[in-house]
Amino acid sequence: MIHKNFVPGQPLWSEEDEAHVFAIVISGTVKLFKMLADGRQQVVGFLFPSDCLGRAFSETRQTSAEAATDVEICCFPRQQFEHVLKHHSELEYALLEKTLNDLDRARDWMVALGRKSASEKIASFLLQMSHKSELTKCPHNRPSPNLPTFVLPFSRNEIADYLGMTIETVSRNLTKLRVSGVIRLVDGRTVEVCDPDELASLAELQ
Amino acid sequence: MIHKNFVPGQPLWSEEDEAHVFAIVISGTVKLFKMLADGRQQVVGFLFPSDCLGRAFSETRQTSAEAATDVEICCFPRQQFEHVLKHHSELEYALLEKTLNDLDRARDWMVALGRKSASEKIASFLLQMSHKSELTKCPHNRPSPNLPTFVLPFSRNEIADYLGMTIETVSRNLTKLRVSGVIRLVDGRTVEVCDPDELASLAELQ
DNA sequence: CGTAGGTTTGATACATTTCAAAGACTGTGG
DNA sequence: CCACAGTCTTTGAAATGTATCAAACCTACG
Repeated sequence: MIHKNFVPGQPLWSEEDEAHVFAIVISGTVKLFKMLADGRQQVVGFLFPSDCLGRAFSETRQTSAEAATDVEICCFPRQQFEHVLKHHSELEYALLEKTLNDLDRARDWMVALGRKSASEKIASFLLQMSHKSELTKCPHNRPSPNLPTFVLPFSRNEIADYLGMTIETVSRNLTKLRVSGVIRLVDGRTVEVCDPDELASLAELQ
Repeated sequence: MIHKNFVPGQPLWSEEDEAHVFAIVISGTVKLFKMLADGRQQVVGFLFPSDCLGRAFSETRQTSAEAATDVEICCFPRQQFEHVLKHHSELEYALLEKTLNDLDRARDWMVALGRKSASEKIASFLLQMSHKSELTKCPHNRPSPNLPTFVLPFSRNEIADYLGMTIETVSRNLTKLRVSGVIRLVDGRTVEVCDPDELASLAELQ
C-alpha cells in the first residue's frame, strides 16, 4: 500500500495498460475518460476524495484516468485487494454500494448527454458541482447565508469533454448564464450561483 | 418468488414507484429508461435473459422499466433478496461482477451519446445487437457460414431514445446503410449484416 | 376494405460546430 | 517591475448536421 502524487494533466494510467492497481482518492479531482481512434474524447466520470479508482476483477482497463488538479491517491495491488474483498464481506458490500451509485450517476448523465440541450447541460453540470461543494462543507454553517460559491477543478476543455460539446459552446453558455444574472464568474474557474432556483429549473431535472 | 409475464409496451414499474422487488429476466427484452419533465426520454439500458432488474439497497427507483417484447421475469421481495445477499458472499460477488459490467457498458455508451455522429451511433448500435445475437446462438454452428442476421426487439422510437436522436434520423441512417450495401433490411426489424468489417469501421470503435 | 400505428421520405429551420481572431491570464527572464 | 511567450478563454461569422414539420407509404388487423 503506497501513496502517490500527481500534478494536473498527469495520467494516472492509460486505457491500454493492464490493471494492476486499485486505489482510493485522498485529495484532488481525477478525470475518467475514453478516447476514440481519431482523438475525440468523452469524460465518463469525475472522482473526488474517498472515490475508488480501478476496475476490480478485470485484467484490462476500459478507461483512462488523469489528474485534473493536484491529486494524492493510495494504491493497493489489485489481486491483493481482490483477495481481501473476497474474505471481508463488509468491504465487498461497500464496494457494491459504491458501484451501484456510480451506475446511477452514469445513467443520470446519459440522459443529459442524449436528451438535454447545451444550456441545460451546462446548468445541470453547475448544479451538480454546486451540490458536490455543499456536501464537502462543514454541516454546521449550513444552510449557508451566502450564495453557493465553488471553484471548478476543470478547464473548459474538460467540461466540454464531459458535456459532449465544444469549448466554444461551453464558453458561450456560461456567458449567457452570467449575462442573465443566474451566475457570477468571480474568475474563470470560480462560480457564484446567484439564482439557484433558476439554475435548477434551467437544468430540466427529472 | 413468483413469475410474471408482460406484453410489449407494458410497464414493469415506473420511475416513482418504491422498489419492492428484485427480479431476473427469464425471456424477452426489457427497456430501462428515464424521462424528463417535458416527456423527452432516454433509454439507459436494455436487459436480456439472465440480466438483473431492480436496484438493491435503495428504497427509491432511479429508472423506469418497460417490456420491449413479450417478457417473463422471476421476482423476489427486495429485502429478502438483500438478506440472502448479505449471507452468501458468492451471490454478492456475482452481483458485484454484474454491476461492474453494467457500469462499463454505461460508460461505453456515454462515449457514443456524447461524441459520435448519428451514423456512427447507428453502426455502433447494430454492431452491439449483432454481437448480442451471436452470443445467444448455439456455439456449435459458429463461426457461421451465413452473414449475421438478427431481429431487433425494438421499435424505431425505442432505438431513437437509446441513441439520443429522432426516429427520422434513425430511419435515414438505416436507409443510408442499406443503400450502401452494408446491411440488408429483410423486414423493418430484421437486419442482415452484409459487410461486418465496414460496419465496424463505421462505428469508430475505441 | 378501411383504419390505425409505425416507418420512410422530403423541405425547411435551427442549434451547435467549425474556423478564425482577439483577449485574458500565467509564468519566466531580462 | 515590465516585456514576452505560451496557453486558455471569449467572441464573431459561416458552415453543417440534426431536429422539426408535413405528407406519403406500408403493414397488420378488425
